[in-house]
Amino acid sequence: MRPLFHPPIQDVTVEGILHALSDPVRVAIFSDLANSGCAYNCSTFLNVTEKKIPKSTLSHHFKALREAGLIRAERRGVEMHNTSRCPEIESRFPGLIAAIINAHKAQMASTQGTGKKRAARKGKQ
Amino acid sequence: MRPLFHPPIQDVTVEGILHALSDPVRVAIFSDLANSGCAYNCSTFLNVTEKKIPKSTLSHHFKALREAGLIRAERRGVEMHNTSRCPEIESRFPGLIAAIINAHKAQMASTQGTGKKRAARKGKQ
DNA sequence: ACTATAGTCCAATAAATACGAACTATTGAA
DNA sequence: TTCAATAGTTCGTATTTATTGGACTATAGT
Repeated sequence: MRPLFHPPIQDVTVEGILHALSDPVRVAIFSDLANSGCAYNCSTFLNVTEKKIPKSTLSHHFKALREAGLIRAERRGVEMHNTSRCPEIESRFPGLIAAIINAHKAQMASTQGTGKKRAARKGKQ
Repeated sequence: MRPLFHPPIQDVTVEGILHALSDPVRVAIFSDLANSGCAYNCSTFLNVTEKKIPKSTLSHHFKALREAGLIRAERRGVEMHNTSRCPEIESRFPGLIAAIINAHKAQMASTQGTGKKRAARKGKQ
């Protein structure tokens, strides 16, 4: 069991962060994680969105967040312990994460209850 | 010649913006545009990065920025007149664009002159 | 009308993503 | 220690998205 790869903070890129958070599922997961500040296991997020997300897809999303440098993941027995790397990122890119999460919240607020299936990124998902 | 499609500001999504700006060429273009505040034609950016970008690829990138709601494009004779939609976006997602551009600048500063070919998004590009 | 210029569209190829099924690691019980 | 259950990962395939050369369209100036 090789330990999971985490990019050192100086290798984390804006492009990588934006790409990782350009997926509705991932931004929802990360938002939750960063917000609560604490750790979660993957399965917590089987229902972050309206529809159930397959296990393998979730695993892929967590890997994407980890490789972008957004979260830190380590085994805790049989499950994973995921924490956001916000403090490190904040020192490298001040205000970036806060602005994204804030925008995400604003968007959630503006669409809630409208029943509108907002087209995120060309209607995918 | 149908006029180009521009999404109304309320249809612009965070995911769409992040995705559009998760490409190094596009974030460079948009950064320039937003920074100078004024308009440019596409060909100005044939060399935004170290390598020459094919015309058709540039066209695709401008279309991506436009469809994400980041820029407004209109014909001016034989060329295009591109302007950033920063003010509108600012009112919908306060601080988002500024944070991204700021982070992008910080990253540029941290890599300049190192000759390091920073791996943006899994080494692509 | 002809030519040059700026950009778009098309189609082939390459790369990334989604997800079911099979697999691995860890825990707790028998 | 062997078995079953749980949490995630990996693999293979189908689908989607991105890249880019080359043909095409619109406009301006001769």
